[in-house]
Amino acid sequence: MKAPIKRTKTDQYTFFENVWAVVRLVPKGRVTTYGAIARYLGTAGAARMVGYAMNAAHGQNPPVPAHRVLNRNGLLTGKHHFGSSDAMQVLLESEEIFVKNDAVNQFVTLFWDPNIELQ
DNA sequence: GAGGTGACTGCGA
DNA sequence: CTCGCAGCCACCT
Repeated sequence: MKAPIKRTKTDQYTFFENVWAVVRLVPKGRVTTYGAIARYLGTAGAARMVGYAMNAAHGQNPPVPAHRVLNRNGLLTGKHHFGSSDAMQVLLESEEIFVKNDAVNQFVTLFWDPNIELQ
């Protein structure tokens, strides 16, 4: 099923909320990337905005599993935005996603692309 | 209404 | 291989 796509803030949902909706669809134990989310929302070049949305994802209800969102190399680029610099890794490892040197093991295998999975 | 910002990405040097 | 640069676009001030 597709996430509720609304492009502008004149609609009910903002771009941020769409990002959060997609992130919540990421299955436990899987990860995705900023670029994949941006493409899925129809704004392929807006990967930075996805990260920007994550910045605003704190304190959202329901919670946004932002730790499942990595950059295209599977690196935990946003970990410093969590409470502590290792909070993100701890969350991932609690889902059996193991991290080494800020990179997710078997990233390619665990990668969950909404463009493919939500077709 | 204009300008600044960014948890990114791809390409060229 | 590593490093830098420019494009990207919704949000906020």
